[in-house]
Amino acid sequence: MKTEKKGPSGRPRGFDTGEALERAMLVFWEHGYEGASLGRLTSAMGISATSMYAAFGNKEELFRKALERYTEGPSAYLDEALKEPTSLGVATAILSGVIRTTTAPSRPQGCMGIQGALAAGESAQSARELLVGWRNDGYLRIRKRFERAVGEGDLPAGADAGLLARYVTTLAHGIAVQAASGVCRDELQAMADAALRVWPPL
Amino acid sequence: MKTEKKGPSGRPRGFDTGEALERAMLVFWEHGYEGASLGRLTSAMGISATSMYAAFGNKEELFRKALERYTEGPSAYLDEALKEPTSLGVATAILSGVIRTTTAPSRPQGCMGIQGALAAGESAQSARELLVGWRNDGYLRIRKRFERAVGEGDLPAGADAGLLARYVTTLAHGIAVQAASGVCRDELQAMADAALRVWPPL
DNA sequence: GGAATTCTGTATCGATCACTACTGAACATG
DNA sequence: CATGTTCAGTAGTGATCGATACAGAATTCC
Repeated sequence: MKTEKKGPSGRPRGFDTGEALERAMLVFWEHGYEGASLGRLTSAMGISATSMYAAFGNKEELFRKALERYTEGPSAYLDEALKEPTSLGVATAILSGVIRTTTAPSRPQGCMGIQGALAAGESAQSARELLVGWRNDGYLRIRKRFERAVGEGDLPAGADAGLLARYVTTLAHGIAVQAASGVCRDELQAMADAALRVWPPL
Repeated sequence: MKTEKKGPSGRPRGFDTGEALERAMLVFWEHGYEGASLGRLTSAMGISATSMYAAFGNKEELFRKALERYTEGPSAYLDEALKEPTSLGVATAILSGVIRTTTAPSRPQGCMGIQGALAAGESAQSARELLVGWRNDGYLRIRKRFERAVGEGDLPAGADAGLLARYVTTLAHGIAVQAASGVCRDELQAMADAALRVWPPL
C-alpha cells in the first residue's frame, strides 16, 4: 500500500512557496498589513502578482499564511517556553524569547503579531481582528500554563493565573513596542530580569 | 500700549479649527495614520478637503498637530503624574493614567502614540518617526524624574533610573496594546497594581 | 458701495491601490 | 511528438489615494 501520488500534469511552479512566504512575512512584519503594498510584496517575493494570486489567493490570505509561518518560525519560542518546568522559568523564557525575536539585527524590529495591524482602516480590519485573536491566544496559553502551575504547587494556591498571564503578556507586548522604537536588546533584557526578580508579583 | 490686532481682511473661517482638529485626532487615534484616509478625516471634521488643506497644510502636518493635541489632552496625565512626590506615586499615576486613557468607553481603545503608526509603509515613515520620538520623549521625562528621586533619596542610591523608567514605559506600552485588543479596564488596573506592589523592582 | 481678500464646494488631477483578463511559454502525460 | 494543463509576464480593470484648479460666495478695508 503506497501513498497515492498522482502526477500533477502541467508546468510545475517555478518558485519555492515556502521561501516566497518567508519573504512576504518579512515585508508584513516590517511594514504592517496596510504598509505592505502588493508591489512591494511581490517584488520581495521575486514573483509576479499573477503568481502570487495563483499560489496564495489574495493579500488577506497571504497575510494569514505569513502569520502562521511567523508563529511557527520567529514566534516558536513560546511553545518551548511553555515547557519550562516552573512558572518563573516559563515567564523568563517568554520574555527573553520576545526580546531575541524583536531585536534580531537581521530581521525587522518588533513583533509582527502587534505591528502587523494594531490599528487600521476598513480594508485591514480582518487582518487586525486576526491579530487580536492571535495575541489573545498567546495570553490564553500562558494563563493555562500558570493554572497548571497553581495546581502543581509551583505557584501559591491563592495566585491569580489570569493576572500573572496578563502581566507577562503586557511586558511582552511592551517590549515589542520598545523594540520597534529602536531600544537595544541589552537594555530590554536588563529590564526583564529586574521585572521577574520578584516572582510571583503577588 | 495695546496688542496689535490687525483685522484680517477676507471671509472668515466657517468652522472651529480646534474642534476639527479634535475630530481628526480621534480618527488618527482609531485607525492610524495609514488607515485614516483623507475622505474619512474630512468627513469626520465636517469640512471639505480644500478647507483642510488651507487650514492645516497637508495630511502629515494634520497628524503632527493632532498628536500635539493628543499630548495636551488625553495624554496630559503624564505631566500630572510626574509631579507626584514619590517615584512610586509617579509610576502608579502613569499606569492608571494610561489605563484610563486607553480604555475610555467613549474614545478609541489604545494609545494614539503607538497605534498611530507603529509599523508603516513609505508614505507614513515620517509619521512613524514622529511617534518614535514621541515615545522616547516620554521615556526620557520619566527617567529624569526617577533620577531626581535617586538624588532625593526617594529611590536607593544604587537604583538605575533608566532601567526603572524602561520598566514603567514597557508596562505602559504593553497596556496600550492590551487595550487595543479589547482587554477591559479593571483587569489591567489589577495587573498594574500587582506590578507595582514591589517598588523599586531592584 | 467698490475693490481686495479669503473661504468653501465641485470637479478633477496623476499616482497608486488590490486585482485580473489575456497571451505565450514550459512542462507532464499519453 | 501531440495534447492538455499550468505557470508567468504584460497590460490594464475600476476604485481610491493624497492633493489642487477653478469659480462662486462671504467678509473687511477704503
